[in-house]
Amino acid sequence: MTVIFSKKCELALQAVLYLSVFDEETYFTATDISKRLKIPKEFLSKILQSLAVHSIVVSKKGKSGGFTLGRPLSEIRLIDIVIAMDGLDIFHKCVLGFKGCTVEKPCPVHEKWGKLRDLTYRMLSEDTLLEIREKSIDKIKSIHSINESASVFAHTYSSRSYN
Amino acid sequence: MTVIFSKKCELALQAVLYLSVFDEETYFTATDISKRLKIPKEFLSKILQSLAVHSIVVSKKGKSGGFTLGRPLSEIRLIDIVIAMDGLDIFHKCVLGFKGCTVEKPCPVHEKWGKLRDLTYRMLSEDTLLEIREKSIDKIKSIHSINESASVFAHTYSSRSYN
DNA sequence: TTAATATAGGATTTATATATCTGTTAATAA
DNA sequence: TTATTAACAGATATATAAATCCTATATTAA
Repeated sequence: MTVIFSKKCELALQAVLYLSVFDEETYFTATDISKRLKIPKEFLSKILQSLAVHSIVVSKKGKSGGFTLGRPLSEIRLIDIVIAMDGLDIFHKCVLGFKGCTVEKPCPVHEKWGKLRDLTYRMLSEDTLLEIREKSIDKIKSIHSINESASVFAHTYSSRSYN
Repeated sequence: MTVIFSKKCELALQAVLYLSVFDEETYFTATDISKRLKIPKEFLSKILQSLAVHSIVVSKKGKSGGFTLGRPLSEIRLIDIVIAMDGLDIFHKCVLGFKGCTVEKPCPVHEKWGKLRDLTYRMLSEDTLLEIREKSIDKIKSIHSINESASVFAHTYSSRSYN
């Protein structure tokens, strides 16, 4: 096993990127999103609940309810989702698993790995959902065109502006 | 959960780094190593067996048996251990978990992450155990001085040259 | 040759993450 | 006001990794 983010985190990122493609204030149900992204609905529900706790998304119960982003695109970064789902462990723990890995007692790759870790953190922090939106649109489109007919996709999009 | 390498891989790296500190051809039992590194013996045994399959270590059964490195320090790199234990998945799978993440259908962080991934691979590949040996010695020393008395440590080292 | 030792290999147990199920609560369209 | 919808919350089930256990086999010191 070699994981970087947990499954929860991956799916959270996917769901948030999905929402970022559409208008703010447009609510999508967990069922909706799970179908689009082809991921288990029940599991996604839990994940969206966690994201709601961190106010990365907001939820609305009942008819015409669902989830939408909790803040403007320009105020959400990938690192926010990662921290919400997996915490900051990945940026603190020794990559070799040594217990007392510090500046005083560094592991053999301490310094090099530190730089890499900083780069990772920066990469997840520097852009907001707004800056990567074009890429997100392309990706969500491509998933659609793989999973379902292009017409269904077109319909969905025509009912929700995305530019 | 946020893992980069599996526990197996972490412990494998630790064990190999441990062996790299001592003379070639010096055999350490799994029990020995597990005590030094404070890691479960049975688990470590399995790990060492896997490493033996990949000839990163060689084993000797019976009295005065144990494990030692299977090649000169200058011919073992951290990436060898990582590949042996966890494979190359980490360098291939989409970090966001998207199924069809390719150059044609890239995820929103495809390019940036690719660079990071390459850097990681390079970092694990560029040095051999020989080049990082001084650092390994320091680290193993520090574990020792934490876990056991300095005298025990001194004894162990005096009976095995490490320079 | 024998007793002691240490790896080898399979089976089993434990822990954790992932996934599902069930009933409840809140919201809203009709 | 009511039926319907969808999130919410807790319990349960499944999958996988991590850790342990047990027996067999090989090696060697005595």
